[in-house]
Order: sequence, then structure tokens, then C-alpha cells
Amino acid sequence: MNLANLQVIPRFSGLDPTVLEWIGGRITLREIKNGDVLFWEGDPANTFYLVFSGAVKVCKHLESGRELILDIFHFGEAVGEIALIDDSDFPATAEVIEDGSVLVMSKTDYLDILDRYPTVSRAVIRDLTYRVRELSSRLKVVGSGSVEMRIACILKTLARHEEGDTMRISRQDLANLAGARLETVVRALKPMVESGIVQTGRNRIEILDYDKLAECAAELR
Amino acid sequence: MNLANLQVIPRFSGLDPTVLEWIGGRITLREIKNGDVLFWEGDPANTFYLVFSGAVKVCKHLESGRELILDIFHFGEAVGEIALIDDSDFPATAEVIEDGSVLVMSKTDYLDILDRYPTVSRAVIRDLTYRVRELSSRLKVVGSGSVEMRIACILKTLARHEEGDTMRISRQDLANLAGARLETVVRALKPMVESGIVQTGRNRIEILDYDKLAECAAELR
DNA sequence: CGACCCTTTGATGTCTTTCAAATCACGTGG
DNA sequence: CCACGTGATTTGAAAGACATCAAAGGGTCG
Repeated sequence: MNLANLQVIPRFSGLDPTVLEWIGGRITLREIKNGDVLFWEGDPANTFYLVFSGAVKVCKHLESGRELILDIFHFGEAVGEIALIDDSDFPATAEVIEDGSVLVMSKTDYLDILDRYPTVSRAVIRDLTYRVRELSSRLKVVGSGSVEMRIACILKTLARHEEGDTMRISRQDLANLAGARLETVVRALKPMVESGIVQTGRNRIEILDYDKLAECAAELR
Repeated sequence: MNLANLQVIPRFSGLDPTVLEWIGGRITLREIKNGDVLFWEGDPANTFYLVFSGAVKVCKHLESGRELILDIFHFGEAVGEIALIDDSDFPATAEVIEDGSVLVMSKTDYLDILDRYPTVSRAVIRDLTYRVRELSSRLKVVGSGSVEMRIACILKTLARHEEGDTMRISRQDLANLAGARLETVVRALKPMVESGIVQTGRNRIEILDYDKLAECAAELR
């Protein structure tokens, strides 16, 4: 892994070149393709992953066969870090939902870096803080309001992580984010399509009117 | 705040007496009573709180008038820490739901300690990690299954924080944890009472049969 | 004793799930 | 280039879960 790429990652920015080089020697870039699974719930956590491009969903599979997406990770975000820190098995499954690449490092090296550089551990605290906020926000969304409001809110959040206003996500994944069923999402989306708020396609949703979308999510903040 | 009390708090254990004494001089113990509000959503975050006894709920108030409880904090847990770390306003309201006491410290001193002692910052990472797990777990609970399963799951979790098997919580707060309505909770609780799994009273729920309760929460693992 | 808060119950309506089936879009091989 | 297979999306009808509204019951504390 070369220095130029490492430097743009918030987690490692601010470290001096010597350290970066050391890290670069222990970290590798791995291509990921839609459907790939980085790890399954219950796997022993001995690897650190950080999304460099593309997207990874982290989800729980319930006994009913339903799947609930806890979070979706994009550039610069660490996946499965929790399990490394508290030395447990992965509590959820990580699956690629958009082609790209991840940085991979051994648990030992990860903990080593964490222990050695205050800059990094401060970055970890910052990232964890952000995750707590994200999860709190998701909890609020999932725990209240109609499916339509939840969808609107989720789309707003997703849009923040995408370049344009077009999101690459299946109806099924949207349902798994909202804690709803696929068919319900389709039906909730219909009025939004008809009133020109969003436009849809296969694995694709485009926001046309951000303000109206925000209105749909009104109650949730 | 005396050293003996500080030492039993996980966050500060492992620090040497000199440091503890310094911290003790900047921290005060404050009594809290049911219904007290430590801070409101939107308040500027300039104080660090840590529950010493009793319990505090952190919740969001939705426009619909509904309230969603994000988390309930007990002994040793920091409340509103996120806002201190990322220098923002409190994102939710903290209200006392069980008489007790909290440790109070200024934001400046808190950040000072965090910056100065790796032991503490490691403890913060550990606590944040725990919170991410808790929130993930709550997300799973709220986002799936019937209200009865959710309630069972929530009771199991609550029981871990209480001394006996008796919890002091109102039906309303239980509903706000489950993302359901008061009446729905009452109705979901009825079969559990009738089959001898739990016993209820005013602001009180006692678990009689932990195994059967776990069965009720089955799907949510 | 009475006010107040928490809890319980009932009736009704709405939203969501469930199950089943049809349609559509995309990539593949002929 | 077109037919075809596969997976994603859409639609419908019926059942079920939950919310809502209204009112009554019960315990606690001043």
C-alpha cells in the first residue's frame, strides 16, 4: 500500500511519513465485488478492514430469515472494528453491496498501531463517536413513524455518502435498513415516485426533490 | 469526591492515587431524583456526567409527541459523552428514572483528563465500543419481531443491570424502549403474566422464569 | 379522603405483513 | 442480434399486528 493512498484516509492522516511507511508495509489493498462477504457473524475477528472504495453493509440475520442492516460503510470507514477492540467474535456479517476495495491488516498490527500512536487512538475515538451517533439516528428512524417516513429519512442519510443524488441500492436492502418488508418498501416508494420526489430503477434510486423528501421525513427530526 | 468512590468506577480505576486525587478535586457528586433532567436535547454540552447510582434514560422526543429511549444508564456509565468529544450540542435528553447520584465534571477538565491519560482514553474506547454494541443490539430489537418479542428482549437486557430480578420501570418507558405504544405493551405483557413468566406492579416488573422469557425473545437471539 | 398518576380494557381503524403471481431488466450464450 | 435464464421489482387480495380513541380501574401520597 503506497503512502499517497494512506494519507487520504482520515484514520491515518496526521501521522508522520515514517509511521505511514511502517503501516503501509503491513496493510494490503484488496478488491471487493458485489456479494463478497468479508466476514460472517460469529467468525473469530482477526482482521481489520477499512473501506477504500465501494460499499459494505453490516447486518444481522434473524431466525425468521429476515435481515437487518445495522450500518453501511463507505470510504474511510472501518468495518468490524468493535470486535477487534473488545477481542470478541464478529457480532454481525459484512457483505459487499458495491464493487470497490478494502484495506486489510492483521489484528495484531491493528492493536499495535492503536496502542502506539495517540493520534490513531484519538481517530478511533472520533470514529466510534460518529458510529454511536449514526446508530442512535438509525434507532430513532427504525423505532418510529411510518415506513414512508423511515424510507425518506434513510434516503436522505444515504445521499450524504454518495457523490451525486443517485444511490445504488436494492429495494430489499432498503427494506432491511428500514426494518420493513420488500413489498412494503415498494408500496411506500410509489407515491414518492408519482409526486416526482424520487426516480427509481433496478438497484437504483435517484433523489429529484431533496426538500420534499425532507418533508416526508418530517416527523423524524 | 473521595478516592475510595472514584476507584470503584471502571473509567478511573487503574490510575495512580496522585491522578485520582487531582480528578477528585474537580469532580463532584450530585443527588438526582426521579424526573430530574440532566440536560435537554439541544443544550450546549459543557458538562460531563457519570452515573454513580440510580438510573438515567437518554431519549429523543419526536414531533408526534412520542418519545424514543436510546439507552438507559446505570452505575459507572457516562451520559452524554459523545457531545463532549465531538464538541456539539447534546443530541438527546437525559432524564432520571431512578433516584441516585451522578458524578459531575466540567467539559474542560474532562477533555484534559482524556488528553492526558492513555489509561482513560483506552477506557473511553472500551466504553464507546460497549455502547456501539448496545445500540446495535437495540437496533436489532426495535427493528424486528413482534412487540412481545421486543419486550422480552428488553426485559432480559434490563435485568442485567439490576441487582435482583425486579426492575423499576413504567409501562410507558418500556413502550418508549420498544418503539411501541403504552397500551400495546400492556397487552403484550398480559400473556407473559398469565403464564407466570413475569409479575407486574406499579412501576415494577419482576422476572419469574428467565428461561421462558428467553424463549419469548427467541427470534431475536 | 381525594387528587393524581399509572395501568387496564374495549372497540375501531390503519398500516404492515404475508402469500401468490405476474412483469420487468439485464447479462449470457446461441 | 435475439432468445432465454435469473434475479429484481411490481401488483393484488386477505389476514394480522399495532395504533388510536375513549373510558374505567387501582394504588399512592399529601
